[in-house]
Amino acid sequence: MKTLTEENYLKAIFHLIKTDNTVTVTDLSKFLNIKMPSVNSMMKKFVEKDWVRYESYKPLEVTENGKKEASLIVRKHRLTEMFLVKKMNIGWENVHDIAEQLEHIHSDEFFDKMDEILDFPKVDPHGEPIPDKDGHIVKQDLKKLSACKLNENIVLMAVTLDTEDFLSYLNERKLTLGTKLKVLKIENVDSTMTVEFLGKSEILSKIICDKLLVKA
Amino acid sequence: MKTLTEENYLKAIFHLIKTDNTVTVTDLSKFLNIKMPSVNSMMKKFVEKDWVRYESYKPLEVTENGKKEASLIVRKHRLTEMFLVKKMNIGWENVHDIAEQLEHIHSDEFFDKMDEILDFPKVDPHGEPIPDKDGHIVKQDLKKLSACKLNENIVLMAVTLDTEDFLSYLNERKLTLGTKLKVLKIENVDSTMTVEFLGKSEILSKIICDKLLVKA
DNA sequence: ACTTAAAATAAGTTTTAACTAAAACAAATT
DNA sequence: AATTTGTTTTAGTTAAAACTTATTTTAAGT
Repeated sequence: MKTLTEENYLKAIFHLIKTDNTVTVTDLSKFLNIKMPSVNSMMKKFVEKDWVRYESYKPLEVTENGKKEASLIVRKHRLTEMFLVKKMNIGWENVHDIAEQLEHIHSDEFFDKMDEILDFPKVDPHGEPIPDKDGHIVKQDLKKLSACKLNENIVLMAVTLDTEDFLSYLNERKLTLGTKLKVLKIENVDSTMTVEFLGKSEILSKIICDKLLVKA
Repeated sequence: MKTLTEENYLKAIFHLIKTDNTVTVTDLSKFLNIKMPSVNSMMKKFVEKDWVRYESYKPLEVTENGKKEASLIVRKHRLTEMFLVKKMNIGWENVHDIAEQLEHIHSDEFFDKMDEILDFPKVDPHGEPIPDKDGHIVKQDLKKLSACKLNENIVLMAVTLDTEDFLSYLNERKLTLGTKLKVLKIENVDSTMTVEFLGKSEILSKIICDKLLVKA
């Protein structure tokens, strides 16, 4: 049985893992706000569990097993967020903190029922993909709004930040997933964009545009 | 913020508190399967939090504050059980273990929504009363089936055991809350009862009859 | 090649919440 | 009154998971 602490490390690994399946102790330390020596000793435990392989002074190599375990935590988190939004009428700006706790519940039946009641959703309320029961993820082909060209017509498909501040900012502008957008103007100096949607135009900073994922 | 451990102690206090608002360290120890010295030191912490008052070698006196905190944990547990049964179609024999975990979630919104979606239930799936937001409980006037007389007509209102074994036993006999019963026979030697319900008669041992609460 | 900065590790400490063993106390029985 | 029994407390230990400080290793810059 995984401890709460271990599950939080696994989740961090999910978010920080690179294409070559490695993570550094430094990244984990920053992400989790835990000092490096603490992370280092926890990783020794992870070696025993076959979640990572590791040689001194080299980056951690995440095993298939480790990747799967990490994905399953994220699966629980994202399923929960969807359930909270769709079935309990909790605003998408408030679900993160609750899901952060519920993801640690140990009960297959609980999450299987969620999945069923939601009719097996593929993405969470922020558009992020929900890993399947084997830990596999279907990646969507999305790009950042900040990478779009002038006059491009696109649809908002996901957001990559789930703080209350950010999501409330989007709420105020009625900028929900599925909204159709057009890039009207791109400022050279700071990459600020003027974007048209729902019959109005809004100015969005680079910081914001980096967090919005769109498709054609 | 209460730790998970503290919450489990509070819940135990709820279940063991006597009419004079006292609990003994021994009872807590047995109930929680934690050795007495551990309970003893935790209770010193509880004094600081104003959940119990205590003089050496005397029973613990639970404060009003402590009683309220304990009730609120039980409120979360029972609300959750009701939600799992009514809104997630999980059998009443399986909800206990899940609720045991969910009761530790820290989020008013989460439990307020549950309450609302369930239309503010007064009892849980086992017929046990759900404390209100101030920690108050409306006691029902129920008696044990084992205390009933011959030929008495009664209705099953609650069960006081929530193990999977026991509830599956009731499931097999279609003995749900609200079922009308009649006492057909009481065995002198072991108090076993023959009871009629749903057009059939069943023999129930004293052990079972002690766990079934009924009203006229 | 040498120096330095950054990353990783080692060693030892702290806190929480459990434990065991032993001592102190209270109540009941002889 | 003395003894036994059971309860409660004290003292000291352990394990998990964090910490700080100090050291080692690697990589980068001169």
